[in-house]
Amino acid sequence: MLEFTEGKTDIRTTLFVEVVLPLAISKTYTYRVPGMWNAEVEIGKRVIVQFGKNKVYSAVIYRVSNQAPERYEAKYILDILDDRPIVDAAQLRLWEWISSYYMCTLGEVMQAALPAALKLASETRIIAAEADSVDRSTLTDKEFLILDALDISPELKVSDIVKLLGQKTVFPILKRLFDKGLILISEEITPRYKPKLKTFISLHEDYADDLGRKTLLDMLGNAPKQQDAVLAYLQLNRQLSKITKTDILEASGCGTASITALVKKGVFIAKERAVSRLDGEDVELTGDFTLSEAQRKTFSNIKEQFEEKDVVLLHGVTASGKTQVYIRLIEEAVANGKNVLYLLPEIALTTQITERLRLHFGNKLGVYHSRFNDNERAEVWHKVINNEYQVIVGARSAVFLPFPALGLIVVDEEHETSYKQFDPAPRYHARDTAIYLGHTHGAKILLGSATPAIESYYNAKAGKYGLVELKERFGDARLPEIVTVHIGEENRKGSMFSYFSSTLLEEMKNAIAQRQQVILFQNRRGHTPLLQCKTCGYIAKCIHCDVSLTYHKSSGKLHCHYCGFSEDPLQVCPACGSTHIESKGFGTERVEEELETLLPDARVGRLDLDSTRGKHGFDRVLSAFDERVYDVLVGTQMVAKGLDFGNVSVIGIINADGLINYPDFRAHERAFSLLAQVSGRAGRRDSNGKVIVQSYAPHHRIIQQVIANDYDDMFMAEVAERKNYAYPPFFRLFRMDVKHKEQQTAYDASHRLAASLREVLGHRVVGPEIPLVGRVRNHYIFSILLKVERAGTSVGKVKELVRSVLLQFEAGKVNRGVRVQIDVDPY
DNA sequence: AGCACGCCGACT
DNA sequence: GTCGGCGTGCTC
Repeated sequence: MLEFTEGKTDIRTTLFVEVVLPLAISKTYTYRVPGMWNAEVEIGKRVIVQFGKNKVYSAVIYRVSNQAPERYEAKYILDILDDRPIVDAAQLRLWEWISSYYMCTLGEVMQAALPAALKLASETRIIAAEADSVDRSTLTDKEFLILDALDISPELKVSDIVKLLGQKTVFPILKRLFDKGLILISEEITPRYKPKLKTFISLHEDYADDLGRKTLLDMLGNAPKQQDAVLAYLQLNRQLSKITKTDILEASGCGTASITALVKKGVFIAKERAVSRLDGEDVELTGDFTLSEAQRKTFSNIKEQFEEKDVVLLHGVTASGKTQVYIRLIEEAVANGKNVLYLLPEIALTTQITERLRLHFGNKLGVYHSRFNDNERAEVWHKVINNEYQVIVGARSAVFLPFPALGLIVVDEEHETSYKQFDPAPRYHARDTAIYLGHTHGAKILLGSATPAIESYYNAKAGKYGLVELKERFGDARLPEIVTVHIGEENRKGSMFSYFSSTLLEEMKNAIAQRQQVILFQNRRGHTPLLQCKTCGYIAKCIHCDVSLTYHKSSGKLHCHYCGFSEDPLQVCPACGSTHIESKGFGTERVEEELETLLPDARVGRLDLDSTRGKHGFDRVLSAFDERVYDVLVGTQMVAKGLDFGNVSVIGIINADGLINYPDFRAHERAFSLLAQVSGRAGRRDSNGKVIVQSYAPHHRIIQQVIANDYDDMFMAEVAERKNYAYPPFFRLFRMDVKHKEQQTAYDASHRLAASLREVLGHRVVGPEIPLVGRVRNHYIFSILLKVERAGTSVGKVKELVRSVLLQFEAGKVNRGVRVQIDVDPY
């Protein structure tokens, strides 16, 4: 940071600031500081600058100097937005690291790092806040004018306000309005994530005494089901202080309708309350718990390892109670006055972990998630700076928060691939970024997983990370029994009913008969993923992408899962006019449909991207399943993500082959972890469940390793393969996608690029190849893969070479219009 | 990423 | 003769 010597704060010296603009530009830009602000410019504060002819952005000060640029006349900064820096030096170092490691611009990192409310740009939309009776007389004319305009039209762009006020610098005014809570910075309006609600039932006080009860039961004489429900309630009331709707349904055997009717009659009083979905959710939650012997040992092991290593990997089987160990570690860090970052991969888990942590850390706990609305995120940001939150639970982007003093980072489910950002740059991995972040703070990093990433486990085995194993399940939870079914043989025997083997069907029937639940896993959404003409072989494909269209029964249309294109299903083959259209493959919708005929009495729910769209879709489906509205839940990998249902006794993997045979070097690892996770959903409480894995190759190594619950064996096999075929952790991968509208142009350009790369990197360059999906949104893609050995090479040098080749490539006239996208450590 | 400047086709 | 297509180059 710049030292403010006498000379520099002097109004007579001219200061210049280098700023980061929130754009994909690789340079920083220098602006001149008006003398009166010399004392106020500081690294990490936001300034308003004009960039180009008539664009204004909020940029972040990256450097301060008194050296005027030589080649051009610098423009003046228009304003300073902050009294205090909103990013500190450590964060800027993190930005630099990401930009250099993942080969993207600082501006792209800034885009990902700052919540939208902190990076006002001309396109940002402003909406009026629901302010309760504002005294508008305290406002300036211009503020008044803006609010007035917002009364008329609900949403204004910043550029509209520029026009409205007839002046370019409107950000300071907007910031004042924002600070006063009168306006909101709108992004997509995303709903708040709702906690799980459970319905609690109590009896109306009129019927509380013996007489009341008798009257009530007489009154319900012609409604035997309702009578049963009341009797069940009375029975339960003797043992439990709080009774849920589910309890009554279970004890009485009657349906939801009876209870609804009783509520309508005023007999029952229903109240919804938020409860935790973790562990035994009917148990009243308390902040206190004691660690089991195994957990205590794990806790002290981790601390021991932290003495020597900055990063420790906790390999703990599903349901071993890792969260409790984390909580103890977090408590300790907080007691030492440090901040803690708890990273989670998915929204699905956030609420549950948050509920759990909130019991312990109360209002010291902040939640940071991209599904949260942006004003909340900006608020969290400020509270972190002010150290009002000591513990932050968050997804990927939480690594960018301005922690004053991080002491511990927990990366839960560290193997999850959703930690890697793909779509817009920066294509960063939150786990790896967290490790760097931890180092800059001198913090400890704990990676936790039941099925660690091969890379992480390798690092632990190699002594780079500490390693702690927790192999005992918490409480008396037992591992489920896993059986395989050979689809091919069942077919020969004629005991396959659509996608279901008789084994799976029988188990499902038994479970449902015993009022237990079933989860079916099919990692494909939609109804039919491929429609092919039987006569000529024509396949229905997206007009923009090189992907077959999936038929969705819910919409009655064919959909492209890559670009969102949809059209009406074909009745007649457009190539040959034949009407013999064949369905190939099946998704969750189809499984659901087949169940209607095979098990007509079963109530079936579906959990996938399509059924969970909209406000609380995800929660709605889960709560319904939890409350036994469904007997069977059919889902994609969403059903695997750490959700605990106490009543699931059978899990069916409809087809394990697709998972295993996926053409990717991580496919086996991913299949193992998914299958292990799905299996972990069964038998977590009293009974040990059953998992039925259907496959054409049940003797496949991965399936056998899942059955044996042998992670180490899977690890050894994978490591051997990765070493053989030059993959991580032995080699670093860089994926370069060359894109163009014309296939030939993309092809030619990619070959030229590969040739230039080969000149400097030789055999490390693989390809170009047509990727799995060779065309997306009308752009043809050719992929070049760089495999760079870790031993004996400098990544910095390689990136340097790649950068210079790329620069040369982009300068070439023949390559005009060709886009190259780099993904470092692709997933 | 925007946006202006600049060189080739269908309109008043 | 112009209006406008989007190719390319710059923005402190």
